[in-house]
Amino acid sequence: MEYPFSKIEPKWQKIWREKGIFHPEDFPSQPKYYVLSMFPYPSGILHCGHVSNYAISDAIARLKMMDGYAVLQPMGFDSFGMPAENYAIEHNSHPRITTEENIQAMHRQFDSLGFGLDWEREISTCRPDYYVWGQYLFKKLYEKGLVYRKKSWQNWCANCQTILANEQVVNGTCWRCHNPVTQKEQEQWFFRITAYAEELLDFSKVIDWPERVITMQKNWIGKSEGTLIDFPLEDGTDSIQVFTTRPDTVYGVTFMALPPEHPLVQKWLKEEPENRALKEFCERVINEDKISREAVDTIKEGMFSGRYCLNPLNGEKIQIWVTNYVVMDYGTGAVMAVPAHDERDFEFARKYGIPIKLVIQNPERTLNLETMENAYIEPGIMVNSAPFDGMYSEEAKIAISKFLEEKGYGKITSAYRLRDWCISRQRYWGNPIPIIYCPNCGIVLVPDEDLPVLLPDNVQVGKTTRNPLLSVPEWYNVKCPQCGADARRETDTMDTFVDSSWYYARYTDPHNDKRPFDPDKANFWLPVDQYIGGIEHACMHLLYARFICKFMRDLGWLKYDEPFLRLLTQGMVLKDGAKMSKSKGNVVDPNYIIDRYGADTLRVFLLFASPPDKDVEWSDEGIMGAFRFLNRIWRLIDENLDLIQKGAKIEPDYTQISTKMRNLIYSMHKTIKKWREDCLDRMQFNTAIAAVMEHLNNCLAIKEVNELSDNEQAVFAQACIVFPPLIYPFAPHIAEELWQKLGNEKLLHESGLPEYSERFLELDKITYVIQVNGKLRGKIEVDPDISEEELKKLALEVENVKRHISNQEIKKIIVIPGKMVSIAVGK
RNA sequence: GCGAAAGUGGCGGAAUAGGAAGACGCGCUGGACUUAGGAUCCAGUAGGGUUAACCUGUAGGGGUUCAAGUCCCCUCUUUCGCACCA
Repeated sequence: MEYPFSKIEPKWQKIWREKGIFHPEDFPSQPKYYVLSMFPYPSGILHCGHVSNYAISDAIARLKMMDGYAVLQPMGFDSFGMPAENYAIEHNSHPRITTEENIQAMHRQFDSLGFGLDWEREISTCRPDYYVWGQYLFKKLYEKGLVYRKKSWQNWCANCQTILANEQVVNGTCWRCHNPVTQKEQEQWFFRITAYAEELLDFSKVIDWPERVITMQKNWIGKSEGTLIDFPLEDGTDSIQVFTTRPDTVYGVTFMALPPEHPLVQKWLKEEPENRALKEFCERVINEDKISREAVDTIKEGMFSGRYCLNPLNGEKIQIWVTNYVVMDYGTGAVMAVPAHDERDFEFARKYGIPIKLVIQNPERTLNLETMENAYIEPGIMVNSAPFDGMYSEEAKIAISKFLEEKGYGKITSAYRLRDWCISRQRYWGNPIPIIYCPNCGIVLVPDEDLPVLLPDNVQVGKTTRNPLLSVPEWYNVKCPQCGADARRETDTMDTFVDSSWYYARYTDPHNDKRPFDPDKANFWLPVDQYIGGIEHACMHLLYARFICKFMRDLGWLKYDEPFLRLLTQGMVLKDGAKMSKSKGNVVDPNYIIDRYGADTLRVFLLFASPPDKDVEWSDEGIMGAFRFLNRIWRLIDENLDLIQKGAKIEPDYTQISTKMRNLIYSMHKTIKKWREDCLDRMQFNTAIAAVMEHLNNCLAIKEVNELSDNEQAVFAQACIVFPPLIYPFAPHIAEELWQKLGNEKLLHESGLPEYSERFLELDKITYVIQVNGKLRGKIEVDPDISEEELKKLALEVENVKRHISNQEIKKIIVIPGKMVSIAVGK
């Protein structure tokens, strides 16, 4: 007989909803706890990965509720974005309609899974009441000088017809469709995230983030310390500024390497149009796509510009080359090339016969320019560097930098790999950028009273290269808010990562129509105590959200430096070792599992199969195992209901019970202790569930329950009634049902965490393991408060121990209290 | 190439502070019940072994220690991240 999951699951979902237990009031008297899962894109279907994510957060939320916290666990939809647009095209519909339909469908699925979500606070990023505040935020950023417009080459996915941020390019392909990425030049809007680069490197304000994510973000920001140095042009008209991390090698510079995009190169091309060869070279390199140009194995090419600059330290004449291996948007976009001490410069100099000058000598093995096959990039002793000769290069780094600073030729500084965040998207289904272009006034912000800039409905959505909003002149043709002249709206929309960079704050005050949120409410609920989501957002969403949080702090809206105190990156759900995906045809539909075995079974399986931060391998047998487990609990309580209810009313006399029953009560307290450690301290639900299973086995091992004495039945009852609270975080429906059957009127979230008592964890006898030279040779059962001397004596008397000691000398006896006696012997 | 993490039975995994390796679940083997079933219950389940003593076992090799899955060094494999960043 299967337990009636299909009856009880909807029943409890309804009761929870009617009682509103997942909708905390603002400013409650209890301490707050904010649990947040990354909100989903409304595809219309929750997949197993979502279920796994939300099963983890719901377990945490319910645990915290049992522990007396006012828990906020909101949910919403990240509903702007290209997939909605494509979905609508495929289904010959409008994104607004399909998105709302999908949200409704997902609501039903969320409901059938029984997650404790506060739907009163639901947000959807494509609704004007949400995106209006994204536009407002854009304006605030603009006013603070953190938004700018720049013409630049952008990663372009021809399949998705969209610009991609660097973070969205994966191995030269689009992160979503994996088509090759090409280059396209566009005027784009940028958020100046680099203004916060230094602070984003500081993780001291988060409590518990995976080291892996912190490392990824630090690498992504990629700070290097170095020096800016000015090399004046020979003709004195200008100078080239370089950034270098190796100021110790300045005397070894033999050429200057510039990319074709460098402003000086562009200027020279205009000045001497007769230099056809250089012009052609530059055009060819610029038009090459960024990915293959920046790949490490691309062959280095270059051309001498015919011009020279001067080394500020010794006045040496230096050739200026235009090359394909220097990138414009890092450092100053110019490199002082030191072939003797840089692998790339060495390769280039050898290819073009440029001189190589040794300025750092290897202290171990003298370097010889004629026979060198690689650059020497290690530190060493300074040579050919006039006043710095003989110094260690690491010291010379500082000395030369200081010298350059004093002379006004340089400046000690840092460079970051992090680029500013391009937020422009030439797509329809996104938040309109609140900008108007006026022929008289130039760039004009849409006034606050005209917000939101509503996204029009009547667009031609289709796979064109044009931005669909360009098909709506009645929308983009407007009067300038300043001078009234005919003007034009910005037709680009914002990257959807803008929407998700502040949503955690909106949940704290989701219906506010005066401002993004009330700072008092946000400061009460924030920061998010526990955030849960996929590792794939390590360098995108999580970095952007930290940036915007710091910005909102600087505006005075928030008083926190970090949005997410603890981060859990949950593993993926795999099938046959691969991520579930439609294209692989290995998708398991959660609805099918819910219909056949119930939501509790699915949740228990996903939580039991592996720790929350590791991948879960799907297993049909594993589902059966979880289902059996819940059925066994059901039977234990249901079949002994009268006995347990009767027994629960008696205070047992623990001195009058058999060893078997004493062991059962020990099992119960030990289980609660382990469960509390696993759930509350470690968040390792797989082992917590294993502990509950173990206790269940111990309870089911008591046969002929009806023949026990009244006193022992009371003990048995105690051991059984802990199951509902123990499984509540993982399988809340069956837990509530059994709890009610046992005669409890309160719901489980208000019944407190199960408690244990150390008194029952004390045993009459302890087993000591005896090792001889590290090998297990015997066991003894002794009184817990036995003296060490007595214990050693008993250990040495064990027959098997004696045999292994034989005639050898006892060198040492180590006693680990409560565990073992280790005897070291030898000749 | 650089950086990080991981490698434990047939499988998922456990061992939390260096102290009995393999908890718990799945699968499998045998049995009970039986209207033969994807139900339930009982027993067994790392490998070897004369079946009990013992030996061997946490990717491989070395080391520290009374004691190593755990700490140190080297090698291999896998996964992930970055990749001409000056």
